[in-house]
Amino acid sequence: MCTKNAQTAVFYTEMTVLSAIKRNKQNIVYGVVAAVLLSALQWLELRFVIFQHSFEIYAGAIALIFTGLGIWLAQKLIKPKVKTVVVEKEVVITNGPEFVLNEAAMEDLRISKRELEVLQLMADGLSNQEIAGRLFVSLNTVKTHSSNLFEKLEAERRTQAIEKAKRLSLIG
Amino acid sequence: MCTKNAQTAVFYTEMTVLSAIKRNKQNIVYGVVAAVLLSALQWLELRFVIFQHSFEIYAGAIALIFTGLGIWLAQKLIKPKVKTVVVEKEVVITNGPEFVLNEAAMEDLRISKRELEVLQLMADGLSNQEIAGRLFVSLNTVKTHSSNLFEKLEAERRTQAIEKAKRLSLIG
DNA sequence: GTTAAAATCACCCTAAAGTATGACGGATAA
DNA sequence: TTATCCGTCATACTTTAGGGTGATTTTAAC
Repeated sequence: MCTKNAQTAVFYTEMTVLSAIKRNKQNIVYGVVAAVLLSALQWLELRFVIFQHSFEIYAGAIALIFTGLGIWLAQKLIKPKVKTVVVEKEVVITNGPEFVLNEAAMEDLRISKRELEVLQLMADGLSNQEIAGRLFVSLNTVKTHSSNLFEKLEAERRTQAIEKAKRLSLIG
Repeated sequence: MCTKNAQTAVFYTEMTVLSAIKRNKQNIVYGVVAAVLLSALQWLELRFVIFQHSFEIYAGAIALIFTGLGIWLAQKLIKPKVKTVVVEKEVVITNGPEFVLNEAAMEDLRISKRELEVLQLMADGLSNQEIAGRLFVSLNTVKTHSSNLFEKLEAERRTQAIEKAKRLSLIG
């Protein structure tokens, strides 16, 4: 008697939920799972046993199960929230104090105009070959200039020359 | 009598749920909502009335309510999917006298601490061999670090890497 | 405890940088 | 005009830098 009514009530419950989500195919899965769970309860006569002990335990169990079901349902049905994170990629615009060439140091070290050009392009990260192309001269010429520069700046490497030149405000 | 037991059962139900999600602050809200709902049922003596009519209706109502609760809970708990949108933004970096490391760019380019050390020594004009000596590692290690740096900074030469790094305030 | 990233090192090879030396024409200043 | 510097280029050689690959170890996060 009660068993039959329980099935009816659960059916209505399912209908309510189904009508709310009927456009989603997950409702089939949901119904099956709910039916299986409650049928299992009945088949094991757990409901009857539990009822004799405590109606509230049964209610709590239902609450638990359906809370879990709801969570599971929601995860399946709800379109995932998309949190848009805007990552600002910095395109740096140098805004430092404007550069003034240290002509005193230039004359002091006897660095010529052409050498200074090479030095600046070096500091810009160009290779000797690229510098040669930029200045319309041969690679060997650039090498000569750079060698002279290293000697005048007392440097062994272009990086060292750049570092010293920046200190001396020969380049910006 | 039954009222008292009902409270106890619901309390245990809450405890179960709380222990499962206790690290989430939503449990407080959840508990409050559940308590209010069931208290409301009792206050209205709906439970007693419904029970006389049909136990199954009560069960169905609980199922419905807790399904909804579960759905609501899930919505609150689901961590949103993170969608990263890279937006290029021109940022003027004031090249003041005192140097401040651009940690944002560092993490952006995934440059490690060790790589930064190598980068700084490069900019100081040291050769790979000298850097190796300074950091107490082998020449090959320095080469590996520098190669990784060039890739991360999209540079082909150390001078170019230094130039870009200075722009990004990775080095002073 | 497994995965992931960082740090370390090695070997091989090519490309680029740097050294040394010499040469030549055009300025230019003593 | 002669000595000097500048800019150009060359040849030969050595050293350093850089690319590619793979390996081991440590550390950190999950």
